[in-house]
Amino acid sequence: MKRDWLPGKTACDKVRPVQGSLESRVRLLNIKQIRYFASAVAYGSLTAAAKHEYVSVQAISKSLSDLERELGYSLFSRKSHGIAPTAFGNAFLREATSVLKGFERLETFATCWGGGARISG
Amino acid sequence: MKRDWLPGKTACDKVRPVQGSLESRVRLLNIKQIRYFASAVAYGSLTAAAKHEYVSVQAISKSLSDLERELGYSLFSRKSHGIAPTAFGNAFLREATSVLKGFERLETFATCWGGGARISG
DNA sequence: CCCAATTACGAATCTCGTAACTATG
DNA sequence: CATAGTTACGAGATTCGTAATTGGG
Repeated sequence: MKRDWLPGKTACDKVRPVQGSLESRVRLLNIKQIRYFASAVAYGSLTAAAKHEYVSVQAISKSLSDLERELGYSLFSRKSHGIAPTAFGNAFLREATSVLKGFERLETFATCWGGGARISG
Repeated sequence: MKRDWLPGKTACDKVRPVQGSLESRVRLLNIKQIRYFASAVAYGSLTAAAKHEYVSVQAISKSLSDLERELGYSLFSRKSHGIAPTAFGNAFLREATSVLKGFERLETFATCWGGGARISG
C-alpha cells in the first residue's frame, strides 16, 4: 500500500508512470482493506479482527492506516480498549458491506458452478 | 498471484502457513483480476483490454490465466483474433459486473464525501 | 503493568514490463 | 509477415510478521 501519490477529487482521475515506460491509472481501495475494515468494526478492535482474519495486528493496523490516508478521512477513533467508527466510517461501512457481500457471492458462485469446462490438473 | 495451493470445494475453506508461524485463510479472487476479465470481455481481446487498463498484454494474460486456474474453469476461449467467453465466463461476468459496480460506488462515495473529519496533509 | 495500537524494518510475496516464443491466417 | 496470446525471468512494489515503542487505564 506504499503509494507516492494522493487520491484526487474524483476516483481514477490520475495517471502515473510505472515500471518502465507505461503508465497506470491510480486506483483507490482493494478488497483486503475493505475486509479488514469491516472486520475491525464488527469485532470492535484491531486485535480481534486480526485473529478472525488470520493475520497480525500490525498488518491490520498498517492496512487501515493506509486506507484512511488514501481516502483522506478517518474511519474510526482509537479508544483505550478498541475502536469506534466515525460518521464517515459508518457510512463507508454500509457501502463496503454490500461490496463484500457481492464478492462472497462471486466466490460462492464460482465454487458451486457445475456447468462444465472444469480444468483438469 | 503466485499461489502454491488450489481452491477447495467451497470458498475460504483452507488454511496455509505463511511468513513465519502464522497461518492464512485461502482466498479466491481479487478486484484486479475481475476488472481485467470484465475489460477483456468488453473489448473482445486481451490486447484491447491491456490498452484500456494501462498495463501490458502480458500482465492481463498472466492475471487471467491465474484466475482461471484458481477458479478451476476456463473463462473464455482464445480465438485467432481475440477471445470469446465460455458459458461459465458469461455467468461469471454477470456476477462480476455487479461487484465492480459496487466497487465504483464505494470509490465515488469516498471521494464525494464532505461530512467532515478530512485528514490534513 | 496490561492491553491496544503504531512504527520500523526486513523477508516473503506479488505484480508487471521486457524479451522471446507459439499459433493462426 | 502481421496479429493475438503465452511463457520466462527479473526488477520494483506490496504485504505482513517480528521486535520495539507509545499511550491510556
